Amino acid sequence: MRRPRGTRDLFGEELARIRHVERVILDIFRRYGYQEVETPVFESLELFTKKSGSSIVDQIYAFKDKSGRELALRPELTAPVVRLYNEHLRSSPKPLKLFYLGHCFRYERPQIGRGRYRQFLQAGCEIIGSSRPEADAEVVALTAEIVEELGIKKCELRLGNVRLLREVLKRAGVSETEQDPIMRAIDSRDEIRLQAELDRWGIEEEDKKLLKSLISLRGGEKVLEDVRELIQGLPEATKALEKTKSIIDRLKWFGVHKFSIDFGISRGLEYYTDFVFELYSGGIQLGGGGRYDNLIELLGGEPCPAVGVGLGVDRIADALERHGVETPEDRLDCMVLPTTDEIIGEALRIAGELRRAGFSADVDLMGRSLSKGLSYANSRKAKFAVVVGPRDLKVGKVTIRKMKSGEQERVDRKRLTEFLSLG
RNA sequence: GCCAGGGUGGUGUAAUGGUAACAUUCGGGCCUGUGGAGCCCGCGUCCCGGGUUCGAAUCCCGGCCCUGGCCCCA
Repeated sequence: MRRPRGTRDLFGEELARIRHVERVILDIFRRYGYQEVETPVFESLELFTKKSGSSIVDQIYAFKDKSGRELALRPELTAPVVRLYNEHLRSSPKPLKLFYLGHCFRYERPQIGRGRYRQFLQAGCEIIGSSRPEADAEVVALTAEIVEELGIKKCELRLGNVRLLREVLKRAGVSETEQDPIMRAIDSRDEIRLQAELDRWGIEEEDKKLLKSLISLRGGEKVLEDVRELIQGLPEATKALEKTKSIIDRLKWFGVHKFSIDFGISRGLEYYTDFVFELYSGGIQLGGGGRYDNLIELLGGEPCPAVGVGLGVDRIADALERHGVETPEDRLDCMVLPTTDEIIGEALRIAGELRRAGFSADVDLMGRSLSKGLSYANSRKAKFAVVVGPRDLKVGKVTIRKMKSGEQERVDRKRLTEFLSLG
């Protein structure tokens, strides 16, 4: 028996790294005042098709249950959280700030080297009810704080706004849904593919040029001035640009100064309406988010603005490894080693005392000789070995050996935990 | 899902039609209260299913899985 394609077994350092990333992310969400929510791993298939269209069904683990209900393993968590909001929290004081951590599933070709798995762990947060730029800025600031606290240096934050491109396409006579293939072509950064899409919809030369200029303008804040001139004739796009500017102002007040602006970000088929952003490291996307002011209504709620971010925990952990960032390791405090079989009872009692005192302690369960036992303690990376034998016990003592240095000391059996507490 | 290249003990590799090998890990011994070494012993392997052949880990076909690219995305 083997595990299914695109899944993985986690253990050792890799799992420790993932747990570390989880702890940092969840801690930052709490520090920013978010509250945790949890939704089921499977939902109605409809929840996801409503958001992204039926074409994504072949990228979803979809199935019928025994009574014929169309269900799906969640491919992402924004839609489920919005559903939860609509079902239980619609009358909570706004803004409602929620965070989540959970596994998601996508039926795609796995590419481990790029951190793409069929089961992956996603963490994220949503601010529901605020349309103000502070809210957009907050989710970006918190994302930046996460990578900073984790110690990932080579990270890139890209900010954009899909409204600009969509307004240009609207003027060119392309309807909202027809815009999706073009937006995806833009997202792919493939000029030939984009050209083909633009030709297919018969876009005027002037608009084509405008689109291509918007996409090619990337970089620092001065891009905003260039863009302003390009979109002069489009009042809605100009409004979106002004809003993007005020988000950036607030982002700087949050203390984030390292970012680039890129109006070519389109975030695939997601239902983003305005501001969007992405987090990259070494060409791999670690996370992304943006504003989705229509989704809550689309899923059956009262119209309500919202903004959020999703983060790929596995990918962030992989990035941590690539950057050689050390993560704290969980070491065993004590290995208790009886010198003879007759003394096992006492060894077990000592281990119990250590555990009740809060230390991690293990007793050799293989009947090893002391020599092998110490070797085992070493391979288990124990900080201390506690040698328990009749010679010491006769005078009420045990021997504590510091594994790293080999120093040892005979201490009062009764004062063992006290001794270890002092390091 | 599509295209290309791969799959040998837990891990890393060798043998390329004729008895599956080496290193490491793991367990034991040398070693009856002091480790990481050494020597010795032991456990453990040809992805699965068909076909060709006297004989297949090896050649052929199909599947599964892995790696890279496409699509798509966290």
